[in-house]
Amino acid sequence: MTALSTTSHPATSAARRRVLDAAVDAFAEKGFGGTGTRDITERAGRSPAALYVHYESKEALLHEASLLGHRGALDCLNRAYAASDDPAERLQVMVHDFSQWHLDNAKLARVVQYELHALSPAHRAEVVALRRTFQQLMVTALEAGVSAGRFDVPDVPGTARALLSLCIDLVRWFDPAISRDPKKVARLNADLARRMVQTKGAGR
Amino acid sequence: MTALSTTSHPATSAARRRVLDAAVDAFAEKGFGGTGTRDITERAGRSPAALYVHYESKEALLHEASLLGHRGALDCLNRAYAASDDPAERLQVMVHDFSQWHLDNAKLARVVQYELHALSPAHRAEVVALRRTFQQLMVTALEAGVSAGRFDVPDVPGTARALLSLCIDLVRWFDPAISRDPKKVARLNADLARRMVQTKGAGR
DNA sequence: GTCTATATGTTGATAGAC
DNA sequence: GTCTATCAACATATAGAC
Repeated sequence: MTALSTTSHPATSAARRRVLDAAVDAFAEKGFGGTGTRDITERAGRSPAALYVHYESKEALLHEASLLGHRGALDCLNRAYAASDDPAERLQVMVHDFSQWHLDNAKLARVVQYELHALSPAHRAEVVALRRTFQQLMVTALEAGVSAGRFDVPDVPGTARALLSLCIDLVRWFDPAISRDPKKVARLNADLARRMVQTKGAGR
Repeated sequence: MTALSTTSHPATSAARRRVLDAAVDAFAEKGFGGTGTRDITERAGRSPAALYVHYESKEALLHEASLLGHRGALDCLNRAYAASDDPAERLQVMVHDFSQWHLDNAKLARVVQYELHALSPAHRAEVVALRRTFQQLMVTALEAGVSAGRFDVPDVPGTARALLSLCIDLVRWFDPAISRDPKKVARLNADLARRMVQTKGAGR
């Protein structure tokens, strides 16, 4: 399985994608600073110079991976948000699908989350801005439930942060080669989300 | 504030501590692979050779930091576990204090959590073994509540994992220089933990 | 677009004076 | 226990042939 299989860019050449894919694997395994450009090109089955045919620098690889990862996760969360008008149902789907996305893209998500420091200041600012939209979307979803009298959430921004934490932190420990039940994990997170907002009158 | 101020080792020399402290700061900021030995010794106000007077290698610094961090966090969780016999009260204290520890030691905890891959196989195995005890302690705390009929927790290991996630993931985004209300965050996590186990008959 | 060969700086770690 | 000086290996990135 390639690291980016579910989030590929159609307009990208196969060789370019292959280098990016190799870079994400290497960064996830050894960190950005611990990965040499030779690690990347060897994994991609190319010479050391091949990297610079497709990318300006090692940092450019991390930049593209970061954009790809954040956009993929954001698309997922947006689709889940639109899946239902019912606040309780919607929150369940959001937490479930966002968890599932992180389980399915654990390597990419790990790089994106833990190697932010290695981006140039401009690229980092770009990614940080993207990140705020996750929090905003979750806040909106919680506020809808509170307004409708369906959720009891005293601290909306804090609870939004906690719900995102629950999903994102999966990539810290989850290993698809070892762990056997990703679907169960996503279901559990959705169930815990329901409890955290104490949905009134919903199915117990 | 030094990165290890709350978890220092009394038998350690001041110079040695100063190097370790500098290393944790640098690792937290730039990653293990992105940090040079000169970054560390410059932060410590020493020459490049000073590192090797006190440590065998750069990896030895990460190893010591990892042990220090895990032991500090485990001590915290153990103390919280022993703080009460009441399952609900105990869980609240555990999540609150464990959250607080991670907020107080965000840099050290980040290094310990995110740079595991840079440890030698033997050192990594040592740390992984230490990690299991956190999960075990949380499982025990949940089982006590379930047995007493105070908690409704269908998936005990999964919920234990989620509770630890909620605390540990704080270090991914928390920045003491920016964020203003660590105490509120710890209180919120404890409150969310209470909701997640749906304590019956406790103060709503 | 791929390669081999290489330029140039930096890396982790050591030697040996004080 | 600290320093200055240094080594050999490695890093990122480029030149130029095919």
